Amino acid sequence: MGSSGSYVPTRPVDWSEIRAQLRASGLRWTPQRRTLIEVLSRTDGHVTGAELIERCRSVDPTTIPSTVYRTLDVLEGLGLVRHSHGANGREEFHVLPSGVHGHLHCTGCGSTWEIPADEAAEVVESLRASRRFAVDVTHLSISGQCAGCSEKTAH
Amino acid sequence: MGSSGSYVPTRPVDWSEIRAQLRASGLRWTPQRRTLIEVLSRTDGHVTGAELIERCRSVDPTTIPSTVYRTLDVLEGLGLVRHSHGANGREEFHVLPSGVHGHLHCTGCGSTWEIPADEAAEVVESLRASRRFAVDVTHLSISGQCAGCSEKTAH
DNA sequence: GAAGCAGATGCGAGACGTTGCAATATCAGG
DNA sequence: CCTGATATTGCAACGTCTCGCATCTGCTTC
Ligand SMILES: [Mn+2]
Ligand SMILES: [Mn+2]
Ligand SMILES: [Zn+2]
Ligand SMILES: [Zn+2]
Repeated sequence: MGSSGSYVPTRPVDWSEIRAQLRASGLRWTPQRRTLIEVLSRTDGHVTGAELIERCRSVDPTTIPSTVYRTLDVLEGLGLVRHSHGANGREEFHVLPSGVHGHLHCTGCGSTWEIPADEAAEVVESLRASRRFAVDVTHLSISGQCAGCSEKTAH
Repeated sequence: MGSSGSYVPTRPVDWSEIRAQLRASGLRWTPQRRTLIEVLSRTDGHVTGAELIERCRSVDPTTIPSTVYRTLDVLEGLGLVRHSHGANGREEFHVLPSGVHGHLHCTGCGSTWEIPADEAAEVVESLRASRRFAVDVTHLSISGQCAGCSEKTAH
């Protein structure tokens, strides 16, 4: 337990192209990046940075936190990973191919739900119309009370 | 500079009632709390925890961070203060009487805007209808690109 | 105004990230 | 394969919070 991310045997994503993507941007292919990418390729759902570091360490015990965070930045720049924040502000990373989505966090029970892009469209459109503001749905994280928890709260 | 919070001479809020509010909940009136409340009473807009600690220190140099954060929790429980998170996940506090509102953060230029409750209503209603989820508007923080920045991005 | 019961504080440690810098390692070229 | 340019890494220090725990203190009672 801990995070909703989990290990899966394989993944349909073509992580092997990543090296080429890096090179195309003048970036380098290093053992540390290979390690994180391998870990990500086996990860499904959302994971915290700490969890990724732990998993990288199980592949390479010499893994350094700052290198992992920096690599996550690079991969996010390439569009391969995204992050949002939990209700406590901590980062949560997710692999993109699962589809663009936002997040809903219940402060009552701690549950999390994904808001698919089409469902978030209303929010996006609302702010685009009223303020010409382009919402970053992948970073969107809304907290409040889920149906079950708000019932309890209201007596 | 640093945060959008600023000092103002006085404030219309009735902070003097706070002691009574604390007592009503079995909580205590302490010098440390008095210090923070004094600082908050002079604060307008949004402030980070670090900024509040700094301001408390200028009133009482012996101020301890953990005490400030714990007091902020207490005051938030009383509904006197709220917090949301910036795009980086760091906390931003604001004094309530300025009205319930959410926040908009432009990742391009770093600007911040408040989303008044009525404007956020559309978002709230959307999630209430589709998921019976009660959005906490005061904790709402949406990031993306403002009008000016998205123009630049789109060539 | 002394005693006692919580509630608070101070402190130290720790989790999560970020940053600056010097030392390394990747990769293109010759 | 050696070389140089520069992207990355490792490391250490720091910033923002959070927690546990022993000590202390506000507040009620008598
Ligand atoms: Mn929060
Ligand atoms: Mn972020
Ligand atoms: Zn819930
Ligand atoms: Zn902007």
